[in-house]
Amino acid sequence: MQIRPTIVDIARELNLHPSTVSRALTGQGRVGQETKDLVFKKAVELGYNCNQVASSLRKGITDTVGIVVPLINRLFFSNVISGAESVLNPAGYNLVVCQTHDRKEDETRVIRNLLRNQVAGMIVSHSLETTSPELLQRVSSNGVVLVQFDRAFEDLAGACVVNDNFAGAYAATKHMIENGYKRIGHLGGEFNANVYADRLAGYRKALEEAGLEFDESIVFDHSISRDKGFYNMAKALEQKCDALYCAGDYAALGVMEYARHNNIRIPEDFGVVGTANEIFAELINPSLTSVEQNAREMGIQAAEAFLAMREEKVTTPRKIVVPMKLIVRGSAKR
Amino acid sequence: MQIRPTIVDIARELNLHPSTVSRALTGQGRVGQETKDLVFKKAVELGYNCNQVASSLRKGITDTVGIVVPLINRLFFSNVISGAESVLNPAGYNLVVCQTHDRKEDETRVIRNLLRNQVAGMIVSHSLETTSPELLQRVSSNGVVLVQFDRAFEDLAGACVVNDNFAGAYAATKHMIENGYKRIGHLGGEFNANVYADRLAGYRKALEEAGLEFDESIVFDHSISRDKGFYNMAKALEQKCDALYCAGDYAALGVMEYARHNNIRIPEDFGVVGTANEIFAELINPSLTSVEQNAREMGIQAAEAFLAMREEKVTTPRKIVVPMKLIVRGSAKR
DNA sequence: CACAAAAATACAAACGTTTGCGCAACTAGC
DNA sequence: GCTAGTTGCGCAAACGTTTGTATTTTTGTG
Repeated sequence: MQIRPTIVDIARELNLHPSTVSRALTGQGRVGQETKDLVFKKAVELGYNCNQVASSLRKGITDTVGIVVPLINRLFFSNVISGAESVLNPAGYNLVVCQTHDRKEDETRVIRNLLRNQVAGMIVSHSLETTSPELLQRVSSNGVVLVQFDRAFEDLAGACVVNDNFAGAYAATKHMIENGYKRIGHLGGEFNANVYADRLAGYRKALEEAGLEFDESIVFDHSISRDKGFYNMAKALEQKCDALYCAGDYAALGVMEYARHNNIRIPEDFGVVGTANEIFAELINPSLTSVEQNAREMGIQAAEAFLAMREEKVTTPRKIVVPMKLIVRGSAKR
Repeated sequence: MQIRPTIVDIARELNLHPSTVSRALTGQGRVGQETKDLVFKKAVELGYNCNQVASSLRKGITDTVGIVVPLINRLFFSNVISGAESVLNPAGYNLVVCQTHDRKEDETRVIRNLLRNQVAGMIVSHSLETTSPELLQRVSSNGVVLVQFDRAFEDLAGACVVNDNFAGAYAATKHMIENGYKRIGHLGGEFNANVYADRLAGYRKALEEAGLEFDESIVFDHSISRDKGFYNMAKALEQKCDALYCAGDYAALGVMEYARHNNIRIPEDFGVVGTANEIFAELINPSLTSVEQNAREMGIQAAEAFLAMREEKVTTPRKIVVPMKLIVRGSAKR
């Protein structure tokens, strides 16, 4: 564990002042070409590596942005993270990831922590337990640029990147209608979250446009897990449904499992469309028609929104909508 | 964007010296109980939040650890990250994630960057392009604790957390032998990586123990993608194989697809076992027998190894082996 | 060659904490 | 009531950079 050389070490060896070395290294300010060369040469000779912590303290801002998600290892979120990382890292920013496990308590803890660390920005999808934008408001009022994605309080300062959940659900439902399904139910998430509310609205719009009845008794909330899909499929059948739009692929999976167990043929007897286009969607039998989220793109957009706000120093709220795409496969085609 | 209060603001308002406030807040050193209370009260009153950057500069070390993986959104890695985060964050550490896209160039960049940021430690699975431990050596020689996982140079300082790939492949191969398959091929990765070398060795051991021939002509390297699985399945059939052990589930998927296209029945005519136990393994038909990696556990172990080394300040190399488990399903059962 | 303008470099303060040291005040032991 | 130990707190330096200003050196012009 050797001691790391600093800017003053370089300065001493070259009989220069630390400030000159700093300017040479960063390219800010006027420094003669030859001394610049000398400094660079000496820097590699000593194996100099800038101390970002000192730099950040002086500059009052770090080069890191925090990304806050419910669960890192959910494909959707890891795709977002990956997308964000791929633009932020080359731009010189570090990404620190935090998971909230969908708990408000954890969310509070990690956001506080990020603020303590003077992050330049945060990209967050808030926990399901979070129903008020209070804490997030403090983020931007602290001068930290805020980008929300997926789950978002849209009237907050800063950018927000969301899927066009309305259009996605609309397309999915319309697809089922066009394939002759007559009584289409809905397996949704928590309807007070923007994401699921929008999907419900899109579903409803498609029904109404086609002159089909919107019936609350075949709309199920908190139903995006595999178990709930299985369970609510039974309920939907009792209500004479012949199709289900699911706000999540795992619910659709549960639906299909129930169908198999009960010799209900998909898509002949019953149609199902999921959301998220999880990896397994194309691999199961029949393959699952699903609405793709394009998570990676959301991560990229969120990162670019951060960069833009950072440069322009604007915090005027803006909303970026990334389109969803219906991937038609076999589960609702007849 | 209001100005954030500092320790000196608190000190000024209470007619104390900043050092006293610092000691009160951190609990280090002797401070009277009443002043301690006063300080805390004033801290919340002003909305004080410690500036970690300044603290880190003074202490010469940060509370962040870097995690370096090839791709964030590969399930295995995102599970590791999630596991690591779940122990590191409550312990007061931040996790900054970096992906290398399996490129040496990116790896060099991100590691340099982490060093610049004075991280307390790194948890890394090196890129496939990295064949020498040179750069990683610099990490520990810089006093940064190093934990490698999965892909690892085992003779380096610090800890390393690996799967028992040998035992996993051994169990998988044995399972196929016990189910009556006679000529079992191997679809592996890059055999100069420890992971794939160990899997090959385990496979070989099982064969030899059973008195079966180890035949190089049915061992394929660089073959863990879906495409390669599909492609090499044809080759394996030419070589009269009746089973394949695949070092990755996606290769196994390719194998099964080729089988379906050519009316080869699995498991009756041909057996296949994968590795990783990806989500789709239980969902496809027939379901895929696979060797589970327990990625989350690896992340947890890696994080705990970091914490241990940090506390004890020991760098004596140690190796933590996390077991793999054969998940028996339908693809090699007869 | 004198003088102004421009270029190169030096100086010093600052960012917000932490920490070794020292000094006063208090407590306890005899 | 004197010494020794303890407690509470202030002082100042330090961590390594950055940056506004000042100073020196160089260059250019008439």
